[in-house]
Amino acid sequence: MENVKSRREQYVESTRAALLDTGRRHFTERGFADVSAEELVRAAGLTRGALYHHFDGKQGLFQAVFEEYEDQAAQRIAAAMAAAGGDPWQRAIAGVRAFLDICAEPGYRQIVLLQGPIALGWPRWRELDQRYLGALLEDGLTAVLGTAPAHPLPLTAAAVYGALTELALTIADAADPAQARDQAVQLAAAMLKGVRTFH
Amino acid sequence: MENVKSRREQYVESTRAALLDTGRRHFTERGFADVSAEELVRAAGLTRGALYHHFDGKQGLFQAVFEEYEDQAAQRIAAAMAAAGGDPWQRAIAGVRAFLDICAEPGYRQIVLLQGPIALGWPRWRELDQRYLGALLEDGLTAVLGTAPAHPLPLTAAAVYGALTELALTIADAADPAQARDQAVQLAAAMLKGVRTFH
DNA sequence: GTATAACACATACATGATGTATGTGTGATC
DNA sequence: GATCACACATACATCATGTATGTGTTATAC
Repeated sequence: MENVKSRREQYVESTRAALLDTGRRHFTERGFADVSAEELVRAAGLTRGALYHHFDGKQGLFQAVFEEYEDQAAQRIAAAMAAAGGDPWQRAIAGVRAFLDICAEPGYRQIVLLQGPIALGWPRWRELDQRYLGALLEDGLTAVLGTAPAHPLPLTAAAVYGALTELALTIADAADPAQARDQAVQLAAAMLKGVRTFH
Repeated sequence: MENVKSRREQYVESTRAALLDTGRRHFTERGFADVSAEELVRAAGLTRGALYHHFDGKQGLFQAVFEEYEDQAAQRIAAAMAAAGGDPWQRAIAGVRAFLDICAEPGYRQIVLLQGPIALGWPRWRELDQRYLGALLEDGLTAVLGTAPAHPLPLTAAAVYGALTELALTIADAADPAQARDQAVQLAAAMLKGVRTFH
């Protein structure tokens, strides 16, 4: 396989990486709205020309950073579920735990949960989030609730997702986040059992 | 009681109302970011001077509109719960139903749920939302779950709130919103029963 | 009744962010 | 070695916001 890159390709890759890196840092630390495209590219040693060339502006760069996080999150959650063994319930719990842990990390929390809807607008945020995590969630739910659930799957997925993200945000503000995380896992499990049990 | 207003007070009230009205309409129809302060005040027959004088800018006006909706919502939910009688469970169901109905209305949906976090920033949005609806939710939950719940109340409140808002947004996109609303109420009830039942 | 003070709102200007159109130099291709 | 293409820089036009200041009308004091 030809893995050698021309000098030019190396340059391109380097500036792309520089933009992504400084974008990630600045957006995380100060938020999408409070960092101007100009100071961002200056921190990267570039100009806005490069930014528009590669990402079509500040929002495009943000979306690229956003998708990096979402992609990683999806992979990590899938890995955690796979590592939990064959029992669907264990897998679901593992997935919830992994998701809550990821949400507690400053990068994901800031970029995806807090800044995401603001920077991308709510519809696009929802579309992307659904693309990266939606399948994971629905698969886990069907595994736990069966193929003929008492409540419609799309509604259940929405409710569970909303509960989990709000839990994640609350946990981050808790006095003892680790303990709160465990309590949240228990709570989520109780909710899921309720959905499975009651009609 | 002296209810007579001086001519000047009438003028002030009228311009305030004009700003609130056109703000509500424009923000609802086109979103906070896509309407400039200038065209907003022109539509109201005023200038940005008036806007800054009364609301300290576009964001201040938005917040005022936002709080109108939240205040009304809180009152309507409280009324629906009161009308449901003395049984805590019935009251909770009535509250959920009222909340989902309100979320389905274009004004509340657009201003509070969709534009709110974007326009106000997430922390302030959460603070205000908590102020108007938080007490209502926690009261209903304690009534249903008892004073010694199996799961921490703040976490439960967060999870339920997240589930309900996501449900509300999903319902609005459903093919048959009325049916989806009823299904969502059932789903929320099942979740609450799960929280009450399982540990 | 007139002078004066206060306030509601308008006007004017300074600043900064964004999008676009165009220029330019360097590396690739023949 | 000439030319082409592309990655990126530069320059400019536009627009939104915040602020500082002006002005007219209303209320108040005498």
